[in-house]
Amino acid sequence: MAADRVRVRIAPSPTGDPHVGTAYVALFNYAFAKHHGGDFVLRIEDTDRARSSRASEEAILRSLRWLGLRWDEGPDVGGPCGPYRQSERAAIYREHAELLLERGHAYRCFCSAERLERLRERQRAAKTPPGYDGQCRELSADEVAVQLAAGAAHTVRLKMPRTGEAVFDDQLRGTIRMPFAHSDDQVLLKSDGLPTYHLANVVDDHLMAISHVVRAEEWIPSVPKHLRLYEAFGWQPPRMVHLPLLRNNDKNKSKISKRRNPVSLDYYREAGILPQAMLNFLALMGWSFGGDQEKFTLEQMIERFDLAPGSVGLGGPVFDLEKLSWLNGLYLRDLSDEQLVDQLIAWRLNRDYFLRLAPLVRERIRRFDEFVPLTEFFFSGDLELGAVGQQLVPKKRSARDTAAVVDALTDELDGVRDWLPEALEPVLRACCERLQWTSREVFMIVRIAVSGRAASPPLFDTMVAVGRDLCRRRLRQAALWLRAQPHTEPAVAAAPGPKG
RNA sequence: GGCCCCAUAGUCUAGUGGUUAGGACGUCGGCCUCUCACGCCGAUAACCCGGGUUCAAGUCCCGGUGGGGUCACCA
Repeated sequence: MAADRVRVRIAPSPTGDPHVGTAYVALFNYAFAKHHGGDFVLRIEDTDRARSSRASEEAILRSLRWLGLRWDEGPDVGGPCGPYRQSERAAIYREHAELLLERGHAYRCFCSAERLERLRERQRAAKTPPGYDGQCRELSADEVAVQLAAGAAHTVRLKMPRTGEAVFDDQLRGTIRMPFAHSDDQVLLKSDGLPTYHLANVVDDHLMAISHVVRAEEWIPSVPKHLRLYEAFGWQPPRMVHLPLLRNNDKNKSKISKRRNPVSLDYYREAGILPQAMLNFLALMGWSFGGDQEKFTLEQMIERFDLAPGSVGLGGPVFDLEKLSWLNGLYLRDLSDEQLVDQLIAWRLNRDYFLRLAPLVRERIRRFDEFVPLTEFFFSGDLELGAVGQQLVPKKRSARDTAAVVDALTDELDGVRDWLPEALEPVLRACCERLQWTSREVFMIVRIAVSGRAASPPLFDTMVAVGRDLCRRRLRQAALWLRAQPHTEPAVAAAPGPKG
């Protein structure tokens, strides 16, 4: 592999839904690589055993393919630097940790999780900066040998310098310097033998000959640790490029999050956003094509995109659904009638989908002309919660409490991957139990949020047919709606009295 | 709180010392039209504040302020 070849990577962690932020970073990596005739590598960072899942990994791959971003190397297509799934590279990381240990750049830490928790508590109470106190940093060889002989669980920590500063040039931001002392002795190898992000990332980027690390700015604070690692290994660090973070459409423009904004790519696909429109829109986040042109293809973007200093705006761009929809409309209008109809059929207007609705409506319709009104909400996006919205709040409950319950339900539902009636029901019933709200209350809330009506086909079947992503979107919207209501006490809410 | 990043209209952005500060979404108005939408035309609205440097600062420097990120055996 030529030393100056541009090689970039996207390294998603398969711990949830395919995230729009992943697509954003992937797009910029991809466009950069292709502009320079380089390689785009997909690496799965699944070293968190508890949270990673194969289902999530598959969903991420599916979404990236949907967008049309093709990787040259990855877990599914292989490549010269494999394996591309970190869980399959455990031995590599262990060897490298061993190397650091030998060279005295790392040490074994026998502190228990409990001790670390107590330490953090103390630091919080004393208002001193949090971080590992280095208790095991100076253990003698004998002490370590004793612990090891006893088979004590341990981690491997990086020995950070106590003085000096990390200095690096971010390709977009210029020189950034941070005191080493601010970084504590990061765990590199967990007690389960798998690496943390920091070790795996540095080792893989080096072994995979990554030339430019292009990732989100939330990673800037961990650069000193990474630089220290490159130095300890005696490796040349790659060029660093930190992209701005996508933001919510709220007052403070916080980092984009599922509570405030749909973040799953599945949601956008289900909503009928075309992949080209999504890519085009993401490209507009921090970057501009030139001239006054806003609509362009991926190929056109590649031609011009280079990540030169100043070429990407660094203010965190707000992800604006309204503008995305406008742009998508432009793409839809490029379709012929035939193509548009084909797309609609592929979406929901097809036999398979109607077949799922049939059992839900057969007892409820008397004439064909009642079908569309009855099933309208299966084909809609956000619902207008007008008068029915009032019924979201159960008797003797407040809108505010109801909103909190909706949030709790939605957080819980985020974790449900198998979106089936038999999976949904126990989860929601468990929520009732935990929240101490009756199933009657909770089910009605969910029914109204999901269908926009107080009367619907059976709730769980309805939720399944509406779909995982749209259900969760509507629940989030319902919570927002509830919070927008004037604050009233439960007793007052029930009475029609004059407005205060 | 420490450290770091950032800062042009409500939102996405152009702008690289001299511009009536340009475009887009949104909003409002008009045209088109049986209605709506599309399309077209127009309007609304911005350089966070204070110091410097300079003949000249949105643009360069410093300091505030504001926002964000981060401080895990998660990534």
